[in-house]
Amino acid sequence: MLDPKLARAKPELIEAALRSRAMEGGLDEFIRLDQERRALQVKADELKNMRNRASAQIGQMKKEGQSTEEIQKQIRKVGGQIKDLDEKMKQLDTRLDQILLTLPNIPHQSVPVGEDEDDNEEVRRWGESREFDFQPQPHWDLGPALDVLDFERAIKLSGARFTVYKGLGARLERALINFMLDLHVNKHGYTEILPPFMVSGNCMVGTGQLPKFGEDMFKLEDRDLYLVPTAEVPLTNLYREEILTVDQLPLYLTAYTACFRAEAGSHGRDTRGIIRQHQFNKVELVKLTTPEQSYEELEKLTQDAEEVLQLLGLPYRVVNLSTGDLGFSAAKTYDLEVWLPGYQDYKEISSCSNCEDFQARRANIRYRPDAKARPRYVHTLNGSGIAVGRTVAAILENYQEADGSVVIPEALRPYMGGIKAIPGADK
RNA sequence: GGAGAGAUGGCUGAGCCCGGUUGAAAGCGCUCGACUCGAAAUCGAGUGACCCGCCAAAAGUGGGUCCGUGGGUUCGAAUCCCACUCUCUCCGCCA
Repeated sequence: MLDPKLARAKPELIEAALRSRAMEGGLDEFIRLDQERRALQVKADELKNMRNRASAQIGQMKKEGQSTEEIQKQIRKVGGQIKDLDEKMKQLDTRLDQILLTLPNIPHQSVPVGEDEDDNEEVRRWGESREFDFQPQPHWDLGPALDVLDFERAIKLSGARFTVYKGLGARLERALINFMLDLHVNKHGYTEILPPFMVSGNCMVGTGQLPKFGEDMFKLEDRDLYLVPTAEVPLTNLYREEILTVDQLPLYLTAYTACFRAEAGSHGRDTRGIIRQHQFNKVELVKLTTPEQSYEELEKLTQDAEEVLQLLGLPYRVVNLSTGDLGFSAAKTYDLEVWLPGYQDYKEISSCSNCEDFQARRANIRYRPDAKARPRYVHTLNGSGIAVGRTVAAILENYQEADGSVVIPEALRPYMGGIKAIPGADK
């Protein structure tokens, strides 16, 4: 949520930001209604003050045994006026909230201005894409051939965009989760959390999924519960409605969760393989920081995610998303894109964002700079550390051999019971 | 699913029957000060959030709102009435 005071004071600044995100203005209404509301409040507050004083007086008079009929009759009328004003204000508040909750975050200055992903800016590359002396297979061919992914039977269970992992495939997925969590906990200092996979609508508003993107999520019937689309939601909302002390910051949190996405509007994209699923596994990184350190922390968080790919020996590049490609809640986002030989392209495998105070304002997460100071909003950051399913795809494709087998990256072997490779079908 | 109890400030917890300086006792915590070589203990003072107005602004100051949420009664509600949500205990069921 944007700062209403900023919207009031510098609407042109926000208008410009919205335009850069291909969102046409719409702040005029906000300014107008906001002004109207404040005028009403001034009036209502005056009347309430009048009533409060009269009530105190009545209390006093009754104590002294005086008659209060006269004054009560007068003040009764004021009560009616107050009620009308409060009613009008409430209507305006509803509309103002609605406007504010549907406006995206303002991009940071360092974000390239652009229309879409074509305007994203490559920041750096790591690793060499491997030269194959045979035709590398895409993972949707490799997986079934190795008998580690079963797409056809998954359809029987749940329909399209679901996968069954089998044998060493299931083991690989589980190994990756443990490998990533251990890295972030032991080396990077994150606290491991295992949160609920379903959360309330309030949480979804807090991190920005609602009210705008309800279509993208799975909701339980007759209940105010949603399947988490990412662990960012429960992790960030852990401290909802709290005032933290400054020595609690920065908070580093990591969690494995399954992630559930309806993928509304993505028909026909990545229909093959495990790249785009209704359910996938992810290890997520979340930080709560002071505004002063948040951008430094974004760099570190991104590196924490990168290290997963480095240790697994998977080539990738880091991309600074342009204003047109930025997510709703983010002020700045680095995408990590892994090289997929089957695709002959880089594919997003992690997305690391600084949301600044956008989510903190929605979720009301604050901290006290010191014991006497007023509370301020924290900055929230999140990043995939990293998407597990896509990592499996990347390993299968990057580590495939001519004989159809797939080598297990060195760093992962302790998590695979020492297994060095997934044997090919002919073995 | 059945029966009961509850939701109050950073925390614990009074107030609710009998509506009136109760933003809310008390304790803890926290901040500042005294004591001390220093610390602990002790003593003293202070200690909420949010909104709006004035002020260029921080400070300050004036007003308003807030005792789970939303309504109602009343001149006036933490306190009375209604609805909802959540939590806890016991029983049942269950990985």
